[in-house]
Amino acid sequence: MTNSHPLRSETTSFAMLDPRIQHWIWRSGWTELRDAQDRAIPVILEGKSDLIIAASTASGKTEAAFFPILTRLGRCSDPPPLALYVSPLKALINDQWRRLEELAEALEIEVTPWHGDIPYSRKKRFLADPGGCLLITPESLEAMLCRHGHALSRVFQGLQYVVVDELHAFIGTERGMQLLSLLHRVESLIGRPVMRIGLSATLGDMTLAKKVLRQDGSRKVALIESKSANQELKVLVKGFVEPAKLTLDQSKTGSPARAAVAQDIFDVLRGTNNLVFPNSRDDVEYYSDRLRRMCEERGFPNEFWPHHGNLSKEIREEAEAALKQTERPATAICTSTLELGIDIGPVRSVVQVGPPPSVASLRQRLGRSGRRPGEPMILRADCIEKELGADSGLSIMLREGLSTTVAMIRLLARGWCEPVSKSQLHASTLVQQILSVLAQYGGAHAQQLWELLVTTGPFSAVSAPQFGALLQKLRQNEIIFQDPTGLILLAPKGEAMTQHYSFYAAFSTDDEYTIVSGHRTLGSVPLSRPLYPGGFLIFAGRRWQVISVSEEGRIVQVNPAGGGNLPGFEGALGAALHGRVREEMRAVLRSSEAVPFLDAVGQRLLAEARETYARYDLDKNWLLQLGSDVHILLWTGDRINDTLALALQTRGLKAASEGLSVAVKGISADEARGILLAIGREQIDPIRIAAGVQNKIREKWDGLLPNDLLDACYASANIDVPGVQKVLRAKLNCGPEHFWGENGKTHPIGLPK
DNA sequence: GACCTGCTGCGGGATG
Repeated sequence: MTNSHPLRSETTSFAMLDPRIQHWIWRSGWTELRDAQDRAIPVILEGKSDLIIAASTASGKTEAAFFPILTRLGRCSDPPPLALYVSPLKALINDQWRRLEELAEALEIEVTPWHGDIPYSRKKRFLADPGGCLLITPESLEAMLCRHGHALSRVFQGLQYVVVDELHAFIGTERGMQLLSLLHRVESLIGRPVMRIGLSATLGDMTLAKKVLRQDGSRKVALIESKSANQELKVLVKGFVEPAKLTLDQSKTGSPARAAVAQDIFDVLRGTNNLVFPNSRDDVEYYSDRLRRMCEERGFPNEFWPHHGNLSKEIREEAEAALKQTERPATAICTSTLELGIDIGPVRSVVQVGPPPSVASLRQRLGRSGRRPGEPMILRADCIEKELGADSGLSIMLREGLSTTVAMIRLLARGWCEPVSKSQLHASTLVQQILSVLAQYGGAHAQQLWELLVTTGPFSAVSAPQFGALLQKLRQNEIIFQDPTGLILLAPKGEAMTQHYSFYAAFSTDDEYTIVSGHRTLGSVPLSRPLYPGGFLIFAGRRWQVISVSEEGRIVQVNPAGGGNLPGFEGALGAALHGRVREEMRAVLRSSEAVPFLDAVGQRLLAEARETYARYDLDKNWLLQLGSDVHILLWTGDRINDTLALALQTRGLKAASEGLSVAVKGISADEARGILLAIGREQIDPIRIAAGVQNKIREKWDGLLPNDLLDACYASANIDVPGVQKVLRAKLNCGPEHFWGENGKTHPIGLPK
């Protein structure tokens, strides 16, 4: 583009924008609108449908939404027009505020940030004189509805647009359900639907994704998916072998294989900017401490910075600043905190240590590298596998971690990722919404609650008897009561709940100790972690000695020291794996084709896994007798495996889902076959299976649910009886099995140097 | 089950 003709204004949507925005774009030196921006402008200006804009982080999605939104707001006057922008992160609101302010000012449109760190005076000003762009979190919107209910029909009167940023981060979660309910309640207040615009990372199946923006599907959803540039992908997977048995000291302070991974990271990444994703905060601490010491021992300035959710804002910002500055190379060792949209500047490569949690997450992580034109995306994956021994289990023999990693990379290269999961009851969040609506309106009839939240709202999976039982239970617990006219009101207990600030978040969090060194807050660790004066701790990538522990104030004072144990964040490894990934693992194992992106050790490990697969003839055998146990290999996802394990448990068997297989103790393969035949044929009630599960309380208000509803809720989220039966029937009745073919286009993968 | 995220309004004191 030349200066005399900076934009194809006659042929693009550019001409539809407010002249002041055109001027701003021109002054910013943009040579043309991006594809997604160009396509979004007419759809948003017309405003006839909802819209999802799917593209990778920082690809101009926000501008695609706000150029036309501000154009439209600039044209309206009475009532004062308003656009609502909802973000999952306060940090993103602050970013967007900075980016939007100058542009909005040119159009004399007010931009108001509203979250927990914004002073109340600013919020009061907005309530008195609403309009412009309101940037808010779901929690703050909840608080607004709860506390300013009487004023809100006036505040939202001029609402023209709702933008949901990072839509993918809300899907299938309590927060997502809460947000859908809040948006529905706002529309109900003003008595008309408002165009919703979702900004998202690319999602597996976009047709399913359309339902996540407005659950009842009452409006059309337009979809703008930015064409992924044919970018080169370079992949190298390395294998590392761990001795079969570790000494006590090694298992505490770091195994030889982990030390070798750290050495490899040091050798390969030093001198460039990168992101390293181990799968836990403990591993982040291990690697960042070790890598920083390696720098010190060699007399180099440190280039490795830890970043995870338990580190204080200050320490996280240090890591972000180190990545953004250009004087010195920096690598962050991080959890999914750096998967989100925080700006961290260009990154050369992404390192995955251990299998990724999902293909979707791997894609998000990888999208952080190769952002400069002409640069490839570079993925390195390090897999630690145990040396084979006489007592190695199936998972070790089939090299589960390595196979999962290879399978996920192959699916990623083919453009697949996990689809949106099926709808759940979300009864815990329904409790919150009932109480919040009562606070908002000062009371409501059961029928009104039912219509607002269930029949026209997002909780449509809840039945009338379930809803009635829930209201009864809340009444028994003296959270609500009914006056003689039938009006439901908040009882003092419910009043207190909704008045306290802790009510507004839909998700729950554990209590924690704050870790302080001098006057500096380093972060927090769970209360369950045993800490005592004199003990040692590795935290924020450094070593500390505990000076004092205040149980009451929940504060731990530490001083820098030489020793250190890992902080011990709780939790087992792994999220629910999708069935498609297991099918791909099987395809990798049954094939003899070389996997070009494996190093020599990785090749050897894969060869061992394939040898095991062939030796047990796993193409045909799916019931393996190993000692006195039977392993059931369905090559399905975790939901189906978990459901099968529970179904076996309800028959009094000792069964457990172990990832790859479902293990049943003290049984023969023939006996197992008979029982599985019965499970495949019989009528099985998922709620009865859920009733046998202990510790079902997971979400914030699960404790207030009637037992039946809690069971149904658990079943809706975790149990897939038809899935189990379909697989079992195929295994037991039919002949040859169906394997996934190598359909679809394979993205060519190169190797990094 | 990994990981992550969020939160009100008053009242007192200083300042213009």
